[in-house]
Amino acid sequence: MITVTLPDGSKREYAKHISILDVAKSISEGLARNVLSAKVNDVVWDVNRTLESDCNLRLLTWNDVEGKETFWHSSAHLLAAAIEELYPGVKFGIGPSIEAGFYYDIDFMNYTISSDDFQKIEEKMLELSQKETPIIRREVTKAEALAYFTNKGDEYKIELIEGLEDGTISFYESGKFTDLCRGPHLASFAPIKAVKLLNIAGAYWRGDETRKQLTRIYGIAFPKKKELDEYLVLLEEAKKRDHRKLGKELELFTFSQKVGMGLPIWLPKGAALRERLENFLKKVQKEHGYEQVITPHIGNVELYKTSGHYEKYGKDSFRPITTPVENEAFFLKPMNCPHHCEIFAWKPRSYKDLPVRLAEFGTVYRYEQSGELHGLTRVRGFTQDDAHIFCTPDQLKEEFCKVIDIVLYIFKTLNFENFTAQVSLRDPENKTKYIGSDENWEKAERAIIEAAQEKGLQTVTEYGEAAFYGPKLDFMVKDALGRKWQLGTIQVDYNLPERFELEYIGSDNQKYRPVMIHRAPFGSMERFVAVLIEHTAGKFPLWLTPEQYIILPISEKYLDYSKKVAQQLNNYGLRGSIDDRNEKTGKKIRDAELQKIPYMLIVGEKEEGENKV
RNA sequence: GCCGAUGUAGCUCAGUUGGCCAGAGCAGCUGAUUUGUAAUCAGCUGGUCGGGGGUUCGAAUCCCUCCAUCGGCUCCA
Repeated sequence: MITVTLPDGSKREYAKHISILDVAKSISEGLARNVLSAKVNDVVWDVNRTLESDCNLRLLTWNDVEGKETFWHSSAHLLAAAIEELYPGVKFGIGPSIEAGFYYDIDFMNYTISSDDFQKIEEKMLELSQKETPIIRREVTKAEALAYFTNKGDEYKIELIEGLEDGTISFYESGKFTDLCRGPHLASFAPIKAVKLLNIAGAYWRGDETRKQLTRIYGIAFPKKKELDEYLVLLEEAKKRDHRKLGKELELFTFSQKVGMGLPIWLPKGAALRERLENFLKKVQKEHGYEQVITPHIGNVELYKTSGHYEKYGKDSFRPITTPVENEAFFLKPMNCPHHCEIFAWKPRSYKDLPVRLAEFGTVYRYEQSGELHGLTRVRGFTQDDAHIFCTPDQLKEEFCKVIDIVLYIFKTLNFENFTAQVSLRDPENKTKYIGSDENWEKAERAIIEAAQEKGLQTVTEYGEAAFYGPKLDFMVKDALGRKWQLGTIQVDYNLPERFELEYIGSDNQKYRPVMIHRAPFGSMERFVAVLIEHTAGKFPLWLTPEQYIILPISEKYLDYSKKVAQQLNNYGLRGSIDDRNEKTGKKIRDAELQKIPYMLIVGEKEEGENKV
């Protein structure tokens, strides 16, 4: 007998070799119908697996994140099984579950495939699931696994197997389709009752740009048709919040092919919104002891050679601007830090002057690959709400914490609740991508982790996400369609002060090297506004919205009175306009509503008589 | 940059298997109406069908190429 402990602490006795599904049945038939997988001592297992010793058991259903993962992972196999039947001979890469749904990377060989084929594939998937094809786990030896896929001619699976340890390899068989897979999976395809393939894309094998590009098919699946329909409605709703759509409708920004791709053009209303945000941050920063500076839009190539940016990005940048005089080359400013370093170096600094906090809304230009451009979130010209803090090593943690305070204050003011604080560290596998000594990196990483802890931030750690000169604390938010973007960022940097030979004089009259903090609470004005648009669906808070009110005269007779009202409101510093068109009130209201103007002031005979709105 | 899809008026979209001067709604202009809480009526203007090349008696429609946009991948100082 073995003892199974359930999440509520209750213990049940079972004969050895009992399957998890049978345990579920012993609890209730309903649970057995809904169970998708189970957590056995914190590892997710298939429900067909048997229990061999005492354990903690949590049965997972559609309501558990891990249950959904199992469901979607099996959905990916179902997709592969359907595709193998429809397109014999294709080769499979990997097919995991993702946050919402699943994908499978497939080498379609000589077949051409497009979203027109989705319906056919979906139908085949449902056909297979209706057959209730069981999914069977089988542990295999490495030799056996290699033999199977060598025979099948799938070099991708072979490569995967070669990287695996013998004795840890398992196959999952479902009907005619057998896949190399760690699992876990559903007991059969039967619960997958509604599927929708969403899009198709190229994806490099193993994420490596130099390798073959496979075809990735994304999909979503649900246990009930109704849930799929609801999800699709949700997707449609999310698309309505897309900042590119709202930016156009609300006349905030635009792009022009003639100006150039990825170069945003701020229209009057967008510029007004952005200016309010800038003023808001300037005020906060002033209270925190920052000083505004202004630096030029181009910089001598030597500046970036000193900073190390030239070596790292010189080849992947806009080409340098050259002068008629030989040997003079300038870059469009891709970042503000080197300029600010030169401001620090401009005069001798005493420890008494530190921290020096230099802030600038600095417009920078970066060459982004054409396929990467995306609305306002990924552009080639943008304005950072940048600042650099130069401080003593002793001041570092406190300064870092103060920056966290600013970021959190901004997020709170604008009701950004769903953000993730991400500690972005070096890729331990590939240290050559970074500059600076291990010692300094460790100091910087420690400072970030400690400061985040001190502020009680829940953080996730991502390796390989650091900047090339130092680790970062990044504040990530999602857009309407669930794509993650980095907004605020705070970075500790020991490298630039060294490269620029920055110094201050300590109390002992000796020279010391300051530590530098890079920080941008918004990240960039462009990206922040994009996320703000999607977050608010264009209904900005009153203090930010470009147009706070609109006066709607009932007819042209009341235009003079409207102007009087507008004059008064303008005297109070309120922003708005008069809808002086020769239209009916209903029409004017509708248009103001569509423009998401918070206050409509209607004036007619009655109002004019009473001096009201 | 790579894979795939898309590109028709300022905007949103029709345009059957190639075939009469390429259509609609909204926006804009003109006129009528002087309007009371989500679209007043009428008329008019507006497009080298993304650019270029080709096939054809004939191309928005078929082919090639370039550009841009969209969905991903890679990248993101």
